[in-house]
Amino acid sequence: MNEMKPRVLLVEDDAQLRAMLEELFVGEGYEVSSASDGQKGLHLALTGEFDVLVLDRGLPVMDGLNLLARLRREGVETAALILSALGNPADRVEGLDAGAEDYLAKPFDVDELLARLRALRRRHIAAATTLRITGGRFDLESRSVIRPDGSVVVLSERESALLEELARWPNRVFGRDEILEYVFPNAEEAGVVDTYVHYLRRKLGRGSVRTIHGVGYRIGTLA
Amino acid sequence: MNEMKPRVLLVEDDAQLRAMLEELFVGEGYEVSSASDGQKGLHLALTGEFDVLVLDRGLPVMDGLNLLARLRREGVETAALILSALGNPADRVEGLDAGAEDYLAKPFDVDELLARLRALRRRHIAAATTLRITGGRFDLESRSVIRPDGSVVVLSERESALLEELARWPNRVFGRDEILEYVFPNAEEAGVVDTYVHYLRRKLGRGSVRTIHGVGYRIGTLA
DNA sequence: CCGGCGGTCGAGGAGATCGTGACGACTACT
DNA sequence: AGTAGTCGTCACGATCTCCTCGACCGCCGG
Repeated sequence: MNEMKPRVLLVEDDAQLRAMLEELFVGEGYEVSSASDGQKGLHLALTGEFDVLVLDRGLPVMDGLNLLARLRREGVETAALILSALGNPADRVEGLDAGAEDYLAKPFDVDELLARLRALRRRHIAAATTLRITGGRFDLESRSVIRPDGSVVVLSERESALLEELARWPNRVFGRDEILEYVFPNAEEAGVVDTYVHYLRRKLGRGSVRTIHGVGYRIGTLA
Repeated sequence: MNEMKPRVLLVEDDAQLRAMLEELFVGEGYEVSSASDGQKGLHLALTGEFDVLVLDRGLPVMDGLNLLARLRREGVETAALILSALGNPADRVEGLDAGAEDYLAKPFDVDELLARLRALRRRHIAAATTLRITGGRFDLESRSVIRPDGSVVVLSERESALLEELARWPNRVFGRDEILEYVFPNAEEAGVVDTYVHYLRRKLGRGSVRTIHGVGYRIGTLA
């Protein structure tokens, strides 16, 4: 059996709780790395590859929210769950705003924690029906982009397919061949890709799709 | 174009639906194998090589979840999508826990199914190569440097090649001849190196590349 | 203070790549 | 059929990249 174990990074300052969670995760088949403060956690998160992060909110040196915000700014997109003694709605929003995918208040039920971790590991894989893109949301069902100001742009089928392709992996660069294969399976010339990028830009603004000269196209998540 | 068609394994007991999906997949350019029950599906999945699996949840002999769990235990890591009449959250979690990458409730939109299959296939190919440099990350694939503040700088092909050369061995000093040989094989004058160092400094900041007078250039790891 | 040797920087041209509008074919709905 | 919307091809102009060249600048030893 050479299957890869899911890797979790645990950052928790309470030694007792940390040991308990490590044991719990290992028992569930995770490969666990752990750190006792934000600084060490940051270093581990930047140097290693993890499937999911479990961060305590209150940490020495650098708290969990700060740590997560730093990671997100560095482009780390690993799903993260925040553990916190603070559980009211405002605190939750703060956590999610910092870039967390889930937020669990202490004391928590270990089974619930494990269930949420499983869900997290899958969530970014399961296809969403609405994607976040630069300057709005993209609703696949209605093939329309809703801008912050409320205006709506409806895309044609191919336009939508192209945007979906790009939006499912923000910041990833797609080569023309790659796009051609998935979005324009019936096209003969790669020129279609340029044309449809042009259509998207006309409808969504010049900055919506960025060109990487000699490589391909990509879209970002940030404005 | 002699490219290999993507192969999909379809396990569905409803003959009518199976025929419809087969036709749909073939129309999208997939090579389709199909089975009508879990037993046959398991055999096919174990003996063949597929890019993606589409499994009905309710199957005769061995249901889709069971089938998938068996496959995962056998070390088969092919991306799988579960089709099911059951669509509530608990059912979804069950499906994802069984090792599915995605879960779609019947009745489903065929375009959505196709889109999710494309997304699944791609996820399998992902590989981000990124180097850590002074003041940011350098993503080889997109040839772009992401700074801590979130700003992105896109490099040209040669700029990227030069930065990669320097970044692969941080703190090592590279002579012009050395750089010329590896980065500018077509150049005739050594002056190109200086020019491109200049380009890099203009895009990444004056401190990004340091000069060792009379010897060459280097970059560091720390800010 | 002053040559001289790198090193820095900008200009520019050839060639590659990309943007864009126009056009014909196809489809769907009337 | 008729119309509108969409799809895919194409060609030319705009832009970017790569590399050369030459002028300027700054760090050195006299």
